[in-house]
Amino acid sequence: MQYKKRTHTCGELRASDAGKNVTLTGWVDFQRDLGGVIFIVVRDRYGKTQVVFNPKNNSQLHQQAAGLRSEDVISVSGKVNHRPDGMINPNMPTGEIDIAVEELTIITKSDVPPFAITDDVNASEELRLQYRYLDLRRSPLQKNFLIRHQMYQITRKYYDELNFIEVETPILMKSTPEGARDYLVPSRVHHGKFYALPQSPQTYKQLLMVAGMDRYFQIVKCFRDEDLRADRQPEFTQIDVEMSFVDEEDIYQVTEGLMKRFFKEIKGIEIQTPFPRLTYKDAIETYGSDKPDTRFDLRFTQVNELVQDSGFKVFADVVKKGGVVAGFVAPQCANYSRSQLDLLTDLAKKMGAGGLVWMKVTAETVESPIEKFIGKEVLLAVKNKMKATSGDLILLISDSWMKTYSILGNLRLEIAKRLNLLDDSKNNLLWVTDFPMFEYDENDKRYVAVHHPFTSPKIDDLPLLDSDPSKARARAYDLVLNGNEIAGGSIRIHDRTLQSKVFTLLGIDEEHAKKKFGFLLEAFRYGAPPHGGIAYGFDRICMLLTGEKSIRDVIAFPKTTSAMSLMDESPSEVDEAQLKELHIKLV
RNA sequence: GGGGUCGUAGUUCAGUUUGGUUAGAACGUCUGCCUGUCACGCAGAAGGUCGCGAGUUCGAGUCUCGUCGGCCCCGCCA
Repeated sequence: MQYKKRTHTCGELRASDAGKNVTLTGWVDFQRDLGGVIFIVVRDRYGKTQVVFNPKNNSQLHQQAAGLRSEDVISVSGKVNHRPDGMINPNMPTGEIDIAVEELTIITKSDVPPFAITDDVNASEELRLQYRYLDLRRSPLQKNFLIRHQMYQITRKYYDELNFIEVETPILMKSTPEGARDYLVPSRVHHGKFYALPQSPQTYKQLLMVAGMDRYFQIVKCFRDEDLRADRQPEFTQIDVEMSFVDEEDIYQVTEGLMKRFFKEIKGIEIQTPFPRLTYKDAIETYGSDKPDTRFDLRFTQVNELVQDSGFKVFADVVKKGGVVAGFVAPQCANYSRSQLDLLTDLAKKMGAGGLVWMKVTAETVESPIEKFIGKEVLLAVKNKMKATSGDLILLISDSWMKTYSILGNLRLEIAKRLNLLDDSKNNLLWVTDFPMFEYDENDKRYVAVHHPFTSPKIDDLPLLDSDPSKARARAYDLVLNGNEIAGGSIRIHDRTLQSKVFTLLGIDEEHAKKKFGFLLEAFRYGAPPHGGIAYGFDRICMLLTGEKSIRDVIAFPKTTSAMSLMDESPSEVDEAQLKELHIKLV
């Protein structure tokens, strides 16, 4: 197919180009056939330009143009004209001109597309995913990918300037215990053996530090075979970073620098550094989350002392058992109806709460269904401690420390949504620090690492590893933006003995540790520098910078919530012969 | 694994509460008319496995059960 190559893109011609002979290539965006004159809007990645076919000039050409339909690919040549007076379209950047076509090549015809390629999308996400290449033609998605591209460039430039080197690590690696479910890849050469796709390049980047690379980064795909969410895909992209001879402050500083650039170069916003910091304990006790959304307050207050000796047995028992009675004030929600309160109670119960206690604060008094048990005095004391005023609604939960605060955390977000407190113009970044080393897994009856098994404990807490591991804090940190975890990392263990000890605490015996992580322990015999790092959730940051609600909108070919690709229909069955070669039998 | 919600024309939806004539609308598509439109306009036409499968019923888009798929959430995500 012979066609004229473009001299300009569809977004660049202006009034000053009038008189030029140009060629544009692109897709037919829209056709307006007035019987005589025909207007076609041609679209490419850069914009849209209107071209005109007039039967007076060339009737054969005009007839050809009458057959053009949406999404046909064409090449048009002609002269750039100033539009006549009153015909300028102020809504189009190229609206002052159009092109009087002298030559048209229909390069490819298009079938009628299953949905219209328009900015304000009309089709369901299901259909858009099935025809993702058409969805990606839409300008809002193209803009997202332009921002994603900028993020890649900013990241590489930034770390390069700071003397980091980009190193690729294997995609086929050893399956390791701990953490997320692995995606497995069978080995053809070695019967019955499997590679795993990396959940993260964690061990490799630590080995690169042992190798003396000193400062490493990589923009890298990671894979986790877990259930999906709006902000979670089974394959996703991280900016992976590791540095030698550093402590937490070095990591914070380097990370804050990159975030500053993202915001400045992509959104034109100066963000303040250093970012605020909150310990894990404070984050949970104040906001009920280890990734608190600090764009609004609705902070929690603990009222154990006020209710422990009151007549309300539920509260008294919880305090006696070492639990927590706490709550927060929903401002001006005292007018909530019974059914609205029931909905909140249901939400709390779904999270595992025994119930939800509410108190309505009026000018004269405090109303609550538990008044008959707890007494008016205690109600007033709670009201005063929580600084509630007339018209407010107090919500209280009583349970174990973790349960109380996490349920309150969810209620807090629900109330914030109802009160419209989520201000998208705010960009609240903060560090959450001092995570615990371990949490107890009730199913497996053992400790599991909160971050990962290579995370260093705080030096002050080393004795706790022997006495009470559950109280030991880790040198781990997360970066949070408006309630989203966008990065996380830690200072690692570089001492073989300490690493072995942590493995033991995690219930990984010496033999098992040697089998699974022997290569890392072995490496630590030959001079491991102190090191630490961080990994950013690239897709999540991109989602937040583009203002999207799902990372699917910043991933070119995403999976559905059941981990399927609707376009190419993966996963799919494979030939018997392929299975045979891999020595795999389906059961 | 669990909870919620949705699935009807190419597309977006109405109709399902209370089973009953030929399942509607808008956009799109097709045909004709129309020489400066830009959501062009006007006239007309075609277009349906009501996701799929059982069941109840004289009769099911509508009721019941199962199943598949989309989205949101809990669990899970070192």
